Amino acid sequence: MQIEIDPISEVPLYQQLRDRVVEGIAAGRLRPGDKLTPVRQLAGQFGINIATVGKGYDLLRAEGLVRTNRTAGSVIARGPHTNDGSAPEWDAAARAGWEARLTTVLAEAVAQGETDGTVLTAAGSILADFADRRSNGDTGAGENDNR
Amino acid sequence: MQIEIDPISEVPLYQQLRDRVVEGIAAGRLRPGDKLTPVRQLAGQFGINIATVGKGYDLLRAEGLVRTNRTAGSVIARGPHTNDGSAPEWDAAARAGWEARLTTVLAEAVAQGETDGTVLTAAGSILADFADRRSNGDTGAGENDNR
Amino acid sequence: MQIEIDPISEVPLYQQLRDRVVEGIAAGRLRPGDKLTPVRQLAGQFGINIATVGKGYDLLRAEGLVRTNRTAGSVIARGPHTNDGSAPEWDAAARAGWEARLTTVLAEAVAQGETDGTVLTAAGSILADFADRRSNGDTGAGENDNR
Amino acid sequence: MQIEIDPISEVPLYQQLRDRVVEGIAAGRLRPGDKLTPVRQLAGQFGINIATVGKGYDLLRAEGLVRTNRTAGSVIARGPHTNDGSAPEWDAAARAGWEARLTTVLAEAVAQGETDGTVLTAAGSILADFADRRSNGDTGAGENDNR
DNA sequence: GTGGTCTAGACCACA
DNA sequence: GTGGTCTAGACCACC
Repeated sequence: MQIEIDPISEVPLYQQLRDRVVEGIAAGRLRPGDKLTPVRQLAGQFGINIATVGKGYDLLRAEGLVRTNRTAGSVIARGPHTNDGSAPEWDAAARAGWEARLTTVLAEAVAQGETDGTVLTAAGSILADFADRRSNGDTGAGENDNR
Repeated sequence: MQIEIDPISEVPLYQQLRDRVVEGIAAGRLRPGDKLTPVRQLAGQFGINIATVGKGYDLLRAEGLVRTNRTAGSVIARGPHTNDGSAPEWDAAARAGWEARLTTVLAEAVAQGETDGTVLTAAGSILADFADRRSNGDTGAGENDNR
Repeated sequence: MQIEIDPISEVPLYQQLRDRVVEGIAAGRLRPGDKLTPVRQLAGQFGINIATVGKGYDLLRAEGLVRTNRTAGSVIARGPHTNDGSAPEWDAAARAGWEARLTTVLAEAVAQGETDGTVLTAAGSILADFADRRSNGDTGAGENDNR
Repeated sequence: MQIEIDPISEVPLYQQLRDRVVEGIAAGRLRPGDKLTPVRQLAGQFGINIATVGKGYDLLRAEGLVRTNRTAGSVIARGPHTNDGSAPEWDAAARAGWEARLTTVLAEAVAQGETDGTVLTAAGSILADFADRRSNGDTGAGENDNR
């Protein structure tokens, strides 16, 4: 999965896991239908507890990004806009929470003296980076680099 | 100060307080030199402990946004870019952390199916809103609330 | 940890704690990756409150010298220059504050009539002492004191 | 006196006052026998309380740097080494306290990754700066700039 | 078992 | 009157 986790970070492990998966989806490395690494395997890979991985997957499930099927395991349920006419599916409450979070993050930079232009450019280039990787079919994995 | 705090939220009270102040600075409701509400008063206002408020102010101080003096209380020390040629003063590490946080937030929306345009527009309008309120000299509502 | 704290001193307990840890890092007694004594244990050891120890650790965290994780505890994150090409990471503002503090300390000795040579020698021998202890792999005294 | 005081700094006003005088002595702007500005005048000049100024002078007196004479006011009692064979007069305890303070300051820089050379150079240039100003007879004041 | 959060309440330093 | 310091003690999150 190409995921990196920092065991010392103050960010909880399960949260880091969730964040990396979300970013993976945005960058197209994980596409709708893709199967997530089974909890046991992932836990072993990172040397963390199964419950911790499970909690990360729980978060993703609660956000509707992942669907768990008893037989097929966990699969990605949503993904970047695909021009197929589909509209975003998250509910208003989730959207509002997201906007509040975005507001806080943007405010931090503005309060520190960054210009609106600089901030907007930063956001734009992050989005462009996601888009690039999506269109390049970047699978992230590839060369047996899963260690 | 017109700040609202949600005692139920899982976000720590002192963190919420810090977030609201940061947003206040970005929106120009709190300008460099302005005095923050005294810890005791704010604690009474929210029905929370003085130490909790103090910890929120601690954070702001660590970020360089606020300066505190036993007698004069806490005052805003930094603010939005003012076209005076001053450059942002936060250091590279803080900047990098901010960008990582922004990346995660943007990824959430993209993963949920929002288009890049929609996301960028959302960011743009938040920034524009800050700018508007700054230029309108928006004091937050009411004028006598600094006592 | 072999740390001593003076409960009578007008220097805040948490500040003393922070100072001793910083000195420990400089002298190589605490190396990047080393685990700090858990807050509760240290509090018991000194007969002070957990929150006080926590505040000391907060300071170190804010300076980037320590990283904290709920499960792993607090670990040293930075250390003396290691000739590995790494540059100091503290920001300009922190550096400037440090230099102002150094200026005041040096001025005290000069004003008291110490010669420049004497003062510089004092500084040099302190630094040499740090270096010696680092290269000697001085663990602080005893080997089993990390429990 | 050319002294600048920051009313918002977390450093107590009386401490700032004391620090600036100590630095003034080190830089030769204030020489043994020079008269310090009377407390009332200085208090008025800075818009601070007389007692605060008094407390700053108390500190200097306790350090033996200033002697107060009921008729002549406060005068500088000590100064930089003058090659007259006089030895530093501060007692061992004060000297030890100073060295402990210096140790902490130096440790901060080393812990942050500065090399011994860089730190020693910083100290050297500060001392050289003091010496320069002393030999240049820099009085600091001069052009009616006492406002 | 680790650290984080929060409370209630006391005392002190600064000005 | 302002904020800083410290205590005692409780509860929670993470793993």
